[in-house]
Amino acid sequence: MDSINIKKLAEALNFSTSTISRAFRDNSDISAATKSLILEKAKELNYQPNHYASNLREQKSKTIAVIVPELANNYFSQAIHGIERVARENGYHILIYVTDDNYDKEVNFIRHLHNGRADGIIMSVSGEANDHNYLNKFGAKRLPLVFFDRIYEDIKTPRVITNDYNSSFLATEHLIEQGCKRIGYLVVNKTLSIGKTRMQGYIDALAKHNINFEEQLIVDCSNSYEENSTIIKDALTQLKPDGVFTSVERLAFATYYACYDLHLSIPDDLKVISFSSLEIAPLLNPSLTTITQPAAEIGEEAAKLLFKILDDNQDKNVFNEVILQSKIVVRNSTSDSPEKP
Amino acid sequence: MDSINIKKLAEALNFSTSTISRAFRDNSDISAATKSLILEKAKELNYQPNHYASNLREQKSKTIAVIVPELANNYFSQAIHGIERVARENGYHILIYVTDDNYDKEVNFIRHLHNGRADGIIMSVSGEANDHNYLNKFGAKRLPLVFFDRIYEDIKTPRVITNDYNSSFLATEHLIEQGCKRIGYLVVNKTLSIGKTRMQGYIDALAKHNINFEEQLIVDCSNSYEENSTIIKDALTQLKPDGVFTSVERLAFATYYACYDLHLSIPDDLKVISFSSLEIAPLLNPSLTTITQPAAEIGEEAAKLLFKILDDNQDKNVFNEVILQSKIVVRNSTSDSPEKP
DNA sequence: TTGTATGCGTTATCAA
DNA sequence: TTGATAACGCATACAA
Repeated sequence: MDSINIKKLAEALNFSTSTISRAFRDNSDISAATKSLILEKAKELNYQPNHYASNLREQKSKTIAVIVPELANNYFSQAIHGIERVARENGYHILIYVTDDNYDKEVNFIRHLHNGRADGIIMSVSGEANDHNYLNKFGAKRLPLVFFDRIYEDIKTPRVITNDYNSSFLATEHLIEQGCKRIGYLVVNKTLSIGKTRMQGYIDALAKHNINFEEQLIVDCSNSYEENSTIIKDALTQLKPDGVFTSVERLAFATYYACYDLHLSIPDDLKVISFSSLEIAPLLNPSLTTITQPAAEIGEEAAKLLFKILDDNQDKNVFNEVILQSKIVVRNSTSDSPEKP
Repeated sequence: MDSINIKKLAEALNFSTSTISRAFRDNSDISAATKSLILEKAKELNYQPNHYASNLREQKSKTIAVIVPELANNYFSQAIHGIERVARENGYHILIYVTDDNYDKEVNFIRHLHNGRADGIIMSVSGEANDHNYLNKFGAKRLPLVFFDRIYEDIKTPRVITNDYNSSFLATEHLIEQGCKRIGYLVVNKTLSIGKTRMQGYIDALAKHNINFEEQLIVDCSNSYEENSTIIKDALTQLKPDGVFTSVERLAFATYYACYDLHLSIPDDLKVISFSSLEIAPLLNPSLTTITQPAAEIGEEAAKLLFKILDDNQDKNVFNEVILQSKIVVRNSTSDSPEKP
């Protein structure tokens, strides 16, 4: 090993390793002169305190793990960006894990992370979860955990969510106001937190406007592109809705493709509104009416929440819930008189 | 600390710590009986070998760092996904760093990573880079590094790229075949690897077809949305091109917005082709003709390349270049008779 | 097959 | 202000 370490740097400067170490931490007493001397030499030799040794010694990693269901989704990449920004400001690094909506992977990631690799976890849960009690099994030893967006309601841990119920209610109402009578709700897992909450908003909005709720208009989709294509085309053909409200971005895209195939016109034959953080929603054909979540901000808030726990150990069990507001942006996919862009 | 460690597990089972350690490593001799006994108890007590202690001891981190210019870009999120997949298969974790196209951040990240935190780096470089000789300063101690897509040509390290020159040539030729006479090239940094290579393809295609090359039709854009909006609108108004070839996805979107504002019709007034990994390019208005890079595959190849270096230390200095093929997908933004979707 | 002892690179405690 | 030393949790060489 020709690599540099604290001992070699100490020898090179005729100091003890403790003095070197002190030069790198802000609190310890050290004369300004020796400190700058050491830092200079360190830069010259490209020395940096070994991260693993420091962490072993200090029992923390300055690293947070981020677990998301998918990456090819504007919402999550924006959220991660927000997390990354706050983490970096706090001198933390982020590890990324993608579950592909696979429950087993999620469990494995979490279990694995309990080896000291990360000081805390920020997670949006996978859509497959049935038994997520595994999180409780860690007991007092569980790593600080913050949920965002897709949460397990029964796990008591800080979370950042948006006003999903309300947004869904308004989204459904918007379709009704645009004249829709048969509104479909497209969802990936209607038992999962967001799928469920959003469905309730949909149901209640129908009720308020005296529209009969038909169970079959709740269309349960999958995570497979091909399956969804079939499911949605069947639904459109057989149920003949005049509007759909999709709980995730991907299903709106699938609906667009289905309409192209079936030669249905959006918005004339079918109006579409969707949760989506797509920045180019205005460029779609037709431009997509969205419920836009403040994704980057959600990430930032989640990170801040985690750092709050990490900072003051005492209120480790404080239950915090941050609710941010989404906003509905009406565009041509729900508007009868589309101003041609 | 009530947390579990190897010693406590050893005591609980009346074994020595070395025996425990052996149970977790595949090579060492240990009887099957004790091994399963230990693993069982470990699971019960939720014990996992401390990552930092192991890594300090073994002098490696089983972690690779991924540095990208941006995250809100389909290309990079797909590439990261590819990297993550290969990394996970190899038992590695990935750290994500976003430079926001800021050169200083890039340098800091790289420097910082030389503290043992990662075993290797996969990077797509920032667009601002002028002096990137800093990478050579690390000398023999430099971490294994693999470039993908946006590279520094003078840094001799393995890289995964696509046939950018050829694709650009064909893209330009495609516009010419569609009848374009004045073709603009929109680029963020024409001196950077990809911006430069892609420009050359453009220039040579013009030459082949005896079209005069006008310097002013090379439009240098920025990373700011607002600035680009102005730049592009000015270019369209003053230069009156009938086709544009954009070197990155973002500039195609900006062009769409500009055309909407200026009431220019794509493709009638202006044809647009762009490098893009956008999966919903068919849904745009009009659907966007793209040069699509195999982003996920690029990520996978980059990771494989890195693992090849990591595995056999001997040929650390092998220079590997993997070239993957992009493909041009013609859609309505360059096609005169758009079949209405 | 299992146990003992040592060191990985760092930092905190204590003494000088 | 600086130096000597022990300890963080684990993995290996060596001994048994």
